[in-house]
Amino acid sequence: MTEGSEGGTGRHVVAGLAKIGMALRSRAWREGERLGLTPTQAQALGLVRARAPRPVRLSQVADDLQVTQATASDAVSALVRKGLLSKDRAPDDARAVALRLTAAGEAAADGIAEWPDFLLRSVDALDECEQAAFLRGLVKMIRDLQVRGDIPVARMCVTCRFFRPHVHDDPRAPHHCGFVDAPLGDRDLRIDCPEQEQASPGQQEAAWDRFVRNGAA
Amino acid sequence: MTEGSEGGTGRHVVAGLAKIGMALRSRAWREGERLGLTPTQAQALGLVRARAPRPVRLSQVADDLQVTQATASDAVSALVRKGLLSKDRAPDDARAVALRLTAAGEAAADGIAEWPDFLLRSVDALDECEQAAFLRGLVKMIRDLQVRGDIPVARMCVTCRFFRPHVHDDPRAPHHCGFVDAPLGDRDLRIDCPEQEQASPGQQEAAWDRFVRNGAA
DNA sequence: AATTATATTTAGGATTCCTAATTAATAGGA
DNA sequence: TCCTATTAATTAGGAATCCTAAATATAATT
Repeated sequence: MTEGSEGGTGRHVVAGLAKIGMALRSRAWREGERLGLTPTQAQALGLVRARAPRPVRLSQVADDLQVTQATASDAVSALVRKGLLSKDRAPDDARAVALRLTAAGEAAADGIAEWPDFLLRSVDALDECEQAAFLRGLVKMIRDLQVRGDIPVARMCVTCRFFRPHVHDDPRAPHHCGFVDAPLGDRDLRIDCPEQEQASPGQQEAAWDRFVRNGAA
Repeated sequence: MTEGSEGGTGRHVVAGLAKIGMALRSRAWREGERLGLTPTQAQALGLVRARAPRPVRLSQVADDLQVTQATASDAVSALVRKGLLSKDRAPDDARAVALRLTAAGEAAADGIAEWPDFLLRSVDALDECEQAAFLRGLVKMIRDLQVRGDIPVARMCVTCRFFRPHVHDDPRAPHHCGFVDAPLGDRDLRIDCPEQEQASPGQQEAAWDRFVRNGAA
């Protein structure tokens, strides 16, 4: 029985994720027109905003968007041409650039934040408990992807040096974030936290073990 | 407390889904090179195979891939040029085309089936129970997207005229598929079933109510 | 000082993706 | 039957995506 549906479930999940991915992409194309931005440009802009006020380098854009540096360079050039990003030399490395939002870029970035709202509405079709379970599943998958090297960065709580899993008794918020110094529940786990700082591999491993083992309950 | 993290969870989920979507897309580009296919072409080819032996129309490709007919036409033309698809007039409608796999197309389609394996491996990082919950969440979200009109087709069990939710006592397989005439569990719910036939809106609504209400347990 | 590595850009080319206009065939109504 | 939508697909035109490969400049290493 355990084997009867084996593989099937996983394939259905992959099919579903692919479908949502397509919806996100096609939506990004259609909505982008409103602001005169293409999906890649919008993502690049969003990334610079997420990392603000620290300037961003081109290679960070390429890594985060999972495209080559050539593609990232194209998108960033377009954004500079449109006056949404400024591109200076990085102060600490004359080879690198320092990307920052212009005033117009900040305004545009506010507009694009609303894009995935159509998906957010559908996430709300899940009740609180289901959302937490779903997020936990996502976190596990994305961490696994990162460990395998199939995904580059991923600024997640579970790989952050500030994350301390299962240190509180409250089952709704058993973890702790040392950065904001506050309890954290499964439903609060972040996947792209601006404050995240990668923990050492050893720390990561230890925290992950504690997170997964204790989480069965 | 319930409100303290409200909205946050949904945003984290969207961020995670977007990250996986990007990984799927970038992987498709890199792997596609091996067979000389781009992501859109590969998806189109996969769609034709999934629907085989019935021929596929261009508008089906466009709907399923969520691109315009112009884009779909480009991709299909490329596949025909590469000898992977045949394009005839549809017998029942002289305006439409009938797309079929060639022998070479079948071979190529087998190759692309392996692509999302990197993601499938990471889905396996979830235990059986988590996978089922995750799939259930996906099904709910995708159905909601479909109801809202944010996603076009979606050949899901939960909107199929053969689907009868909660008719068995076995908690591991409470549903029933009238097409294969077999019990079905949450972990078996399909998102892209070749045999799916859309139920009437009334039937869909009734089945969905029964599916969701009884599912809390 | 010479070498190697890193950060970015440019060149070239196939594809994606859109809108808008065209062609052809079907469907419905007068 | 004829006329008018509607529908299926293609084409044209143009900006953007995305790749590889090669070039440029700076940093780090030896």
